[in-house]
Amino acid sequence: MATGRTHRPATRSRGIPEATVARLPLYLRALTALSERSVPTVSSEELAAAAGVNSAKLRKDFSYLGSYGTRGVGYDVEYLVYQISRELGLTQDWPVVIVGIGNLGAALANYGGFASRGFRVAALIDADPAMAGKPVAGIPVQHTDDLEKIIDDNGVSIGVIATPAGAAQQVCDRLVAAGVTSILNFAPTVLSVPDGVDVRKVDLSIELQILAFHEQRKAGEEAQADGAGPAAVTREESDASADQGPDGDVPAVMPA
Amino acid sequence: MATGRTHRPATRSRGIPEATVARLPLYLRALTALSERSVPTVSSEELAAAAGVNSAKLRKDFSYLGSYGTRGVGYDVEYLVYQISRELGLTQDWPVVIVGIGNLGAALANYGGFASRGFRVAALIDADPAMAGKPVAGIPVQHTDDLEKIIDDNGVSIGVIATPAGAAQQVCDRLVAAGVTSILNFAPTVLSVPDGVDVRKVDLSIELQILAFHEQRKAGEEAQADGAGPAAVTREESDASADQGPDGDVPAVMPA
DNA sequence: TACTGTGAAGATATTCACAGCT
DNA sequence: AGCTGTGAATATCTTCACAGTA
Repeated sequence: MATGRTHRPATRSRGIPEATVARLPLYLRALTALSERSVPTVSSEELAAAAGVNSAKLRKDFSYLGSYGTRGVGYDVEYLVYQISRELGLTQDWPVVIVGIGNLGAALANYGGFASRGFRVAALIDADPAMAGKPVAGIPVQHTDDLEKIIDDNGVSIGVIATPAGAAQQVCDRLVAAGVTSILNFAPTVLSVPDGVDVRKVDLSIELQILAFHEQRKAGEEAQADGAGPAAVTREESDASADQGPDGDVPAVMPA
Repeated sequence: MATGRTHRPATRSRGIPEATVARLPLYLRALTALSERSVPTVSSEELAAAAGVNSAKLRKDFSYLGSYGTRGVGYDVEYLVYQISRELGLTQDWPVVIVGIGNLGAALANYGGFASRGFRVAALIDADPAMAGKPVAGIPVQHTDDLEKIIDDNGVSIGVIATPAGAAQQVCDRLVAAGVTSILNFAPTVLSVPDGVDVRKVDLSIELQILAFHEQRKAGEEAQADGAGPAAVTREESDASADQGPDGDVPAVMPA
């Protein structure tokens, strides 16, 4: 086969486990906050708490990147920020296009967390001719007809799909044909892509359903009600908070 | 940690593995689509393709729920829809509040995927007095001051946080104190909650960073360029598409 | 015959616990 | 003394492959 290796199990890339990659952005966020407060070093314990994971996991994760810490001391914040950024590929510029400028697309366009990392909204695309030219977040919306040209002119390799479900696959096909190789999908559909193209999905409805599952469980658990009422109890677990997303899959939103 | 008990490893609840729970909504979505097309039965192979997983995984997942299929035939669509819905707790009504009605909050309020499942947007809450009373998605926005009363009056146990990062923890604390036990967090912060409260997070920036990591990898892989160019090739992997979200963690968005 | 349900194998991920630096 | 880095032990998840059954 062409692009990616041959039959990859969809996991691990080079030496870094997928689960670790998924946590690097979390560490990076925590480190950035420390950096802004001019904190020079952190211990695995402190950083883990700030990122919401446990320290053994964090140290193991960092061990895949190399030995960036100092025994007896901790990690140099600035240095780690740089190393993780580089590992994630954030030291380069990533032009991104957002397709589907409904409520959600507009929210994404306005999202401030882009520029701070290496991302740049290169263009907004929508199928509604009435939207063409109208600025959203200071960027004029362009029509779907020009999708291929926009991708090409801007050297875009990452696309965000925020269209209704019905349009998603078609948009996806065009993005891929135009050269996009990574897609973040907010439409509640399974996208079919050729080998070598990465898709990640975000689905609000799915997340809520997972919460409902656990919520239901809790309700049925009012048997040995030894402790206090439903609210109350402020015991923290080991490190940070409760289970901040027990892994699992991701979910998706959709505009109007 | 997760639900209640004392020291659980943040995984599995009762007999159903967390990874399976996270996929049930996917199956449900695919089944609902089949149901709308009046398809009476599906094989694990077909349903798996529609949900974007492989059939062995799907069968294993279903085996945790019970033996709902018929050998030699497949699964009864309607029956499965019901069983999964029940398992996820979607046969009951879940009133939800959304706090933070910026771009994203509004997008969520307008999201149609709610009612179709058991969710109902009971109230929209924002800290901006200027927004109070203004209808978004047909629901009048209420002020944060009344948060506790709103939670209480509506019997809300699931809250969605779509505020800026700085306000998230405070909102979270109030939601929890008012009785909310499940939170979907779109703010890019780690929330600290007492034991017994579930938090799931959705962070756009994190998803993009994970894509960037893989994208960078691909770029550095143009060594043994034996096949065709970057685009092209339409070979599907085993079942559905390529790696549709290699699990990992979740990420978060933020309004303006 | 065709397809489910599942034990067993294999792959990943998490956690423990301690050796090894500074 | 304090904290990192990591082998080894566990726990979890995925995949295989086939017995069982309608």
